[in-house]
Amino acid sequence: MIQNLPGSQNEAQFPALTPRQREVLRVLVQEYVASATPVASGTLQRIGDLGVSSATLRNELALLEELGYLDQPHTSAGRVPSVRGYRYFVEQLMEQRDLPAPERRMIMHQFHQIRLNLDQWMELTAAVLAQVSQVASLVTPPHANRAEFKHLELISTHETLCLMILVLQDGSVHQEMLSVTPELDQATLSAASNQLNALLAGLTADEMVARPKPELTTLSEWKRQVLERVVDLMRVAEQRAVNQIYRDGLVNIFGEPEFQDVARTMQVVEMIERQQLLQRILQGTLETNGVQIIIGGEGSYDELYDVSLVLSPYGIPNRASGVLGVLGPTRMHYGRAISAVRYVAQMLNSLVAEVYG
Amino acid sequence: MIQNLPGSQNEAQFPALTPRQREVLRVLVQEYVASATPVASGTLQRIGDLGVSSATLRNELALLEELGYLDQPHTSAGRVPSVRGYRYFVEQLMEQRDLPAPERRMIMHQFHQIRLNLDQWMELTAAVLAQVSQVASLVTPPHANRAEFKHLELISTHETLCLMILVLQDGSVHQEMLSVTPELDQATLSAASNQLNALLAGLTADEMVARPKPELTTLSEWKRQVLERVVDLMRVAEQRAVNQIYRDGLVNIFGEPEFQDVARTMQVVEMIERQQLLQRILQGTLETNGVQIIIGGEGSYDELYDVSLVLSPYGIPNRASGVLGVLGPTRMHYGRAISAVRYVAQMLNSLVAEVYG
DNA sequence: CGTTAGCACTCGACACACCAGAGTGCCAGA
DNA sequence: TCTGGCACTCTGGTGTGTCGAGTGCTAACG
Repeated sequence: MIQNLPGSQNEAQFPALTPRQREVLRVLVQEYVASATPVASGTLQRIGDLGVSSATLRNELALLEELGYLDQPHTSAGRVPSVRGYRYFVEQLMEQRDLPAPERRMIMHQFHQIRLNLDQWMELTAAVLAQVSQVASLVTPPHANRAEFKHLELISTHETLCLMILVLQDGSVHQEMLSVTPELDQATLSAASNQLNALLAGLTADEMVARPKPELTTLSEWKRQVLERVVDLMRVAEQRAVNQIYRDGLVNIFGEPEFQDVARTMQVVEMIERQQLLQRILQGTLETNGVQIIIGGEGSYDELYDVSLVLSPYGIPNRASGVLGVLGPTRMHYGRAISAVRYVAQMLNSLVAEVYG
Repeated sequence: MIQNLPGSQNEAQFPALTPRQREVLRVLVQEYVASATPVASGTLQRIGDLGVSSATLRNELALLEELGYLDQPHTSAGRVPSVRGYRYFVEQLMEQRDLPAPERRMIMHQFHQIRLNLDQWMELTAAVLAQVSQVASLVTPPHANRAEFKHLELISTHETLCLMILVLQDGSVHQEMLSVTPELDQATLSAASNQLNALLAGLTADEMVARPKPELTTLSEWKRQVLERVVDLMRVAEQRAVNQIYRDGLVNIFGEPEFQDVARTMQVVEMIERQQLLQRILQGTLETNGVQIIIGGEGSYDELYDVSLVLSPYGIPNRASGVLGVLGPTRMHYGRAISAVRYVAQMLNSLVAEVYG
């Protein structure tokens, strides 16, 4: 289903192809990606520089189709790559290039111009990825899969309400209003947060509950409530590795010919709005390393039959890691997408390393 | 361009229509909204209960077209409302109903079930609006147009980096990393934030800069840097009344027949992604009161020729106010949209009043 | 004078046929 | 093993005819 790049270990799953067959497949995929129309034997002969006639190519094409690498929309049309064909292309035929230097410079430049603000990082990342890959982009903020307490702040706002701000070890900030009775002034609240900060420093939610320090068991009623909310928030933070997803460049893919059909467009919009599927996929990527490619759902995800994903985790595993990637039509420029994703992931790796040490 | 509701003061702009003409227009708009196909004189006679023949209706339709209330897609088709027709309908013909009680209860219930968490409020609001109005929804968080300092927190994260959390009077939380040299420990940072909290309480950015308290002028170098960032962040917060926009229900409108044409769909996606136009419009709504309706761009906004907006501000003007509303095709169920927007705005009004006093 | 029946006219939607062209599969021969 | 040739297939575009929905106009009517 999900394959690693490059040099996949399981080449065995593909029957051996002759060099010429490989070349035919390579040229065909490239041409189809560029032209978006089924590739005919004649076209292939013209552009492919294969030194054989179109008749020979027809034989090869028929064979490749039989092996499942190609599909034929109808009898008298050219061939298009099947999911399996794309897979083979991506794993064995594609030349992996780095992003061109000017683009690298441009990205670097943009990242060094902005403030150290997570929100802006994420937006910039999504924007850059969308621009360079020319498809739609997805980015999730860094996240630690063990939520450790760092800092709590209680700020009186109005009557019995106060704003609770919770900062975790991974730098994530969580906020929530809560109502404390009786009405307490800021000094009392500050004293309480100082007290809790001292008691909770570095703890996980489980530790707070399972073996609470003696001081925690003798807290006053309202402080106990605060503690309970802290535990809740931390649990939520732990569970949902991927909650927010930053996006950009949806227009890029809706311009492509395969999305002329509105039904497909809607499918993508719905998937992106509902998020659940996307969250599951991104969560999966978090636990791998290197660039991952999911082509046309590849059996596991019917909902994204028409689209492919190129994803990569970034950051420091378990401490502060997120996922970034792009989403485009199956007929997508994988080379460009992979280079872009890989480079931007590296970029964020070093940024995260700088910030989280 | 943008008109208030209800009982607009400028009825003069519409030439007088006979009661029957008004009724014809009313029925026609309703029918077109429901059926999405041009309405013929025969259909009108059948459903309209107007007591006249289709021939008479044809005469009336011709007249209404001449007056600019209707358009005719082609010679032998029925009539569709023009922008002007919708405007008249919305201002003078539509019966304004409250949301049905079950829906009101459902909304109320949902709002009382969630935590006091701004993010969740906004998401819920968007979801509810989309569900009830059956079109796409837009919501912006509450915002004060005078940013007053409330609380600052500096949290050491790693080496020379620290996380600055700034809370403003309107409850908004802003965060940013900053690098302070030399490396400072948490105690020093806490002392500094206490000091600044005392000095800056209740001030605006302008006040901090224009007539700084004497203590502010003698701050150490790194504290001065912190102060500078505070001022910056507050300026940004003041200027950008609408930065984040919560959305939901895009699929609702892409299902409509007018969006079978992908070009239109793309236009909407692009507008929503680029945000600038949307921000300008929502910002405008912030300065009005009551529900506002923008139909088919109405001259001012070419980009949204095919869509209408129903918007309302909510909250406490200048103190904590935002905008919510829906976006749908011009052929939209305005009655439902307006009821939904008005009710949800009321809902948020009371929530905001509860929290901000 | 407003209303209506009748009727001719217009135009889009749909079905159908037709053709050109692109592309294939297969076979026989090099 | 490759290739030229050829028959076959299928799509897409275009032209034609027909149907029906809907209009505008006119003349008649209460």
